[in-house]
Amino acid sequence: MRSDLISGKLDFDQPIREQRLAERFGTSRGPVRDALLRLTQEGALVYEPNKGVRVTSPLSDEERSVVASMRLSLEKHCLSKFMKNMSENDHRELSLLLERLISACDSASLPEVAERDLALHRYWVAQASSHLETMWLGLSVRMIMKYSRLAKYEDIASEHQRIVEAILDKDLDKALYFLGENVI
Amino acid sequence: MRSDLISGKLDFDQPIREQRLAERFGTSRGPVRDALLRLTQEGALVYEPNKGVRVTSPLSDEERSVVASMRLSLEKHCLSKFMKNMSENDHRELSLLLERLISACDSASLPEVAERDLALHRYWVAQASSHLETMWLGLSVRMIMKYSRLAKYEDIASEHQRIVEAILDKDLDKALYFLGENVI
DNA sequence: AATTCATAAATTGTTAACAATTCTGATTGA
DNA sequence: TCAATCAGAATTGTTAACAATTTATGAATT
Repeated sequence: MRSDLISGKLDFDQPIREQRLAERFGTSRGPVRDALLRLTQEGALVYEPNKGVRVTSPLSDEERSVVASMRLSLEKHCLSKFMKNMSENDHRELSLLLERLISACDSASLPEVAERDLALHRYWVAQASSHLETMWLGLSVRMIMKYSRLAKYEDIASEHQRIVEAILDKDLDKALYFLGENVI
Repeated sequence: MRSDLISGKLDFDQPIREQRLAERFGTSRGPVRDALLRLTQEGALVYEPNKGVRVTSPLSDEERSVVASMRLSLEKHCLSKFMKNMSENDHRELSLLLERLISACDSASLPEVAERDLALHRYWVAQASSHLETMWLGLSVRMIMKYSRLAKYEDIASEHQRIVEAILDKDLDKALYFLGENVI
């Protein structure tokens, strides 16, 4: 469900029906309500009493720039911390996540690109702090909901390649710089 | 429930039982689960599959400073926007919220102080942007969970009095400055 | 005394039924 | 024609029962 939202499959303000989702995922309305509630709290959906949830309207440019700067400072902090104690395993994981993102860009599949973009960023945030990870999610889900509607796949691939290369080279300054270019 | 959490009534890592809450609030487990899920997504509780939720562990000093700076930049933006088009009614609301906070400080009731502190800040954030309001909640709930364990009531009262006075005087610079002093 | 294992109790997860509310569309009356 | 009204249909809200899982208990074994 979240992947549908961040990839922009659903129109803004479109209402979400619990029963339909329950059938789609082969479960009852209870767990569906749980999921919708989580997405509401993350900001991807909006809830109105007795009317259910609908897809959030996009951020204004003003709001977007505030959120972007918050997300950037959060990610910069996490990336610094992450790079201080990076293991061999982290190397492999990052390479894998990057590879997946690039292949999604190649096949120009928007839902997958959006999802793997998030997954890559999420990795270093999560490694740095689980507390910050949940906050980061709330910021990122909203930003990507608009971004995913006007992105160029080639740019996404090359931007992230630069970032990951710098990380693997343990070049903190360069990594932070490229991250800043990417998180608009 | 949220007020219990932000006021520090519950110990860290303490597990929360759905049945007990259901009885306390005179309802069934369904709505209780909804509420717990929301608080989890806000970051006040931590969920573990098949084990329920427990109170979140406090932020480290490092995490705290990152979150604080994010919250400050968000609140400064909202306060600026709010002050640009403030109505007579906003005047009254702010005065009322401040009055309530001060009286809670006088009676030294920690749960109420924490709740009304948040309510005051929340007012200008909510007036500026409902999108930013939900993000702000997630940041603030966590910060206050630690703050409420070591606060001095007199300071809280006077700090907020200064802020609100500056706002009512339409002195943006002063308001932002005092806000910066308050949101550590 | 410590460990293992089986059993029981407590707790969370899921479901279906029912209640309450909102939405829809036809009917009525001016 | 238009607005108001009223059933019914669709949707969300709540509940209690049951299923699945985890935790606690205590006896048996080493």
